[in-house]
Amino acid sequence: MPSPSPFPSEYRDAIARAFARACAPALERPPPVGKPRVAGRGDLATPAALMLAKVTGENPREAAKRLLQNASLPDFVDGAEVAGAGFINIRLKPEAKTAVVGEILQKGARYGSRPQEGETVLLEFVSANPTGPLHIGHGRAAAYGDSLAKILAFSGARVWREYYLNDAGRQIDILAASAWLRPQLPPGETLPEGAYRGDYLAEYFSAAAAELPQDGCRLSPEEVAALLAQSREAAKAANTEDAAADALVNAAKTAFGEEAFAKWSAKVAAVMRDSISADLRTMGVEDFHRWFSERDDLRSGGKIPQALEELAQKAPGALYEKDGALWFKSAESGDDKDRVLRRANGEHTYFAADAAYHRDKLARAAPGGKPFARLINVLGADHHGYVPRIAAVVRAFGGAEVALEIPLIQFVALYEDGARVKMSTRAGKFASLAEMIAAIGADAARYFFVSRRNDQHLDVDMRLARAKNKKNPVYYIQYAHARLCAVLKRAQENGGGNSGDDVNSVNGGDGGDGGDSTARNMQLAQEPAAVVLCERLMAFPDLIARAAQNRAPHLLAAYLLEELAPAANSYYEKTPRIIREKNPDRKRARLSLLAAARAVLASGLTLLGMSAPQRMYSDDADDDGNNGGGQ
RNA sequence: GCGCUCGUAGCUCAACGGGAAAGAGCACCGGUCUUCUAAGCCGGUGGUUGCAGGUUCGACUCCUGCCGAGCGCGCCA
Repeated sequence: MPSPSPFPSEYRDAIARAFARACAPALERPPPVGKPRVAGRGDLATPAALMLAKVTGENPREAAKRLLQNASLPDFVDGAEVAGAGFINIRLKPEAKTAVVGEILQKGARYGSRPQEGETVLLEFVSANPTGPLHIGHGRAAAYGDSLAKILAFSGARVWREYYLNDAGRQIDILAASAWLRPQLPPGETLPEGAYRGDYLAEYFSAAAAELPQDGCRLSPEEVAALLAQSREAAKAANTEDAAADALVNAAKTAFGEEAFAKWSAKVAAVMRDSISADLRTMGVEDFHRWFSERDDLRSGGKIPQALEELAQKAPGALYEKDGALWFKSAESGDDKDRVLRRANGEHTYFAADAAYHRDKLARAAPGGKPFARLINVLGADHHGYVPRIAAVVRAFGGAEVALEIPLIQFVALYEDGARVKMSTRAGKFASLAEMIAAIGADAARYFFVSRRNDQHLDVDMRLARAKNKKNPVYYIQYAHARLCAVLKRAQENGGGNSGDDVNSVNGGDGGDGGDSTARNMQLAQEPAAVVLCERLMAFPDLIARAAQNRAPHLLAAYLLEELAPAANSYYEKTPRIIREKNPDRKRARLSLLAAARAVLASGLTLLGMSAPQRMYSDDADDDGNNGGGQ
């Protein structure tokens, strides 16, 4: 009895199993089955014989020949040959490849996905301090984290998305004092170095500041002048900008009263948080399951001292006192040096708060009841020095069985006409994420942010990002999707009679036997370009698995740009007048292929957080003007 | 100085626990619309994987040294 033919996405496993049986019991795990490196040498390839030869010590080519004789390969295999040092190349029957169309139409948006039965993951990303607008580096982290979350979930993980908000502490107090004082400055005057001085202060906090009571919270011009002078003197005396900021904070606390200032400080942090959230929404980043607040979730419950106590308990010897401060022995775990948790003045450090935060992560129940199996913290590459101490503290809390990963996001540089766009946080001038999105659009920002490996520097060509031609990857991919939509839409409109039914069934996704009958029909659409397109569609599930496994959304970006979109465009170009095709079965087969390609393009774009437009243009003809175009 | 990340075509980048003759896109050259989106498609030119060793049947991939780049090295956050 021939077993039912598997879906094309299961071919690799079926072949791997066949070779594993033929190798048994020599190999510990099934041999990998992948794409041949060299084009034109078959559809799939495996180094099974090389692996076997390593164990048995025989000649790899001999082993390969023996394997081919012993292995009973599945029905969909057309043939297999030994090549090179002992690789086995496998050819598939064309109809086995075009069968992927039926699988895609049956599974719809689920094609390439796995059921939500995988491990639980707490994915923390962005976590920018709420002291100013997001800049482009945060944007890259957001795009990476959001796409990674989608890809992991698509491949079966249960992902919890979280933002750690440092909405309390000295920096927030400085921001609160700055936001309070700024509207009271005489014209031409600025806040001292060390305070927050960006123009966004006026923009973000004027509404909040207007609600402050007039008395007490307002200084006279003389008082303002005196405070500024005092602050600058303090900085000079102590030889650090920090002193200037502290002077402002103290003045604010006096003017407000401790309690009222704490409220104001919380208000300022909340305003910044809302602004960050809005920026992220603009870029299509899904909201976080939780904004973990240092103020509300750690400090107010006394969680930080609790964490230090538990640390002392669980990892005796890992804490010690020196010079009046409390230290954590991270140097023993690969850190450069030991780190201070509680300063001599009694205040805890940022690291202590982070330790408490990770203690909370470890103690929490993931969806399903058990603790999270994996913690992923997406960090800016400038924080790489922070990795060892976090890993050490997670281990000290007993999180040894929890996998901690910290992907680093390298810097982004913007280029406009070949010139680097200046970005300086120093002077309060930002290359802000909002500005970038306004300039090139959310889709382009999302694409470019994940177009390179996260740990590589990224250059974004702003002019290219705006271009409306195939040089712009964003445009090119979306264009492929839009033109397929146009054809399918036209087919539906022109259809009438039975061809209308064809299109409906094509567009309908899974219904009844959809897959099987489509698969049979596909025999009528096996032109080379169609087969190539089907090969690319078949690669999608493996690609997603690899992107998830390697935490590498860029692989999906590259797949869409270099494999799927070109194949879809190419098939479209080489198969003219699909709508007028006389043979209804052939027409239906071709439209099915277009619908399958459209579905996978849409899936890919969605996983990258990009839109999949139905149409790209109508009447606006512009060419990014090379001659004349004003300005 | 120490640590982390990295060095691949003229440019921007890929290469799945080591696997065949290292792949794309851009740039450059040449074709292609009485046809559903030509804002597209088809064809062509390009390499000592920074340098020198080592491990291996096999190295862009692992190890060592050197050269070069970025980032980090507070009782800051």
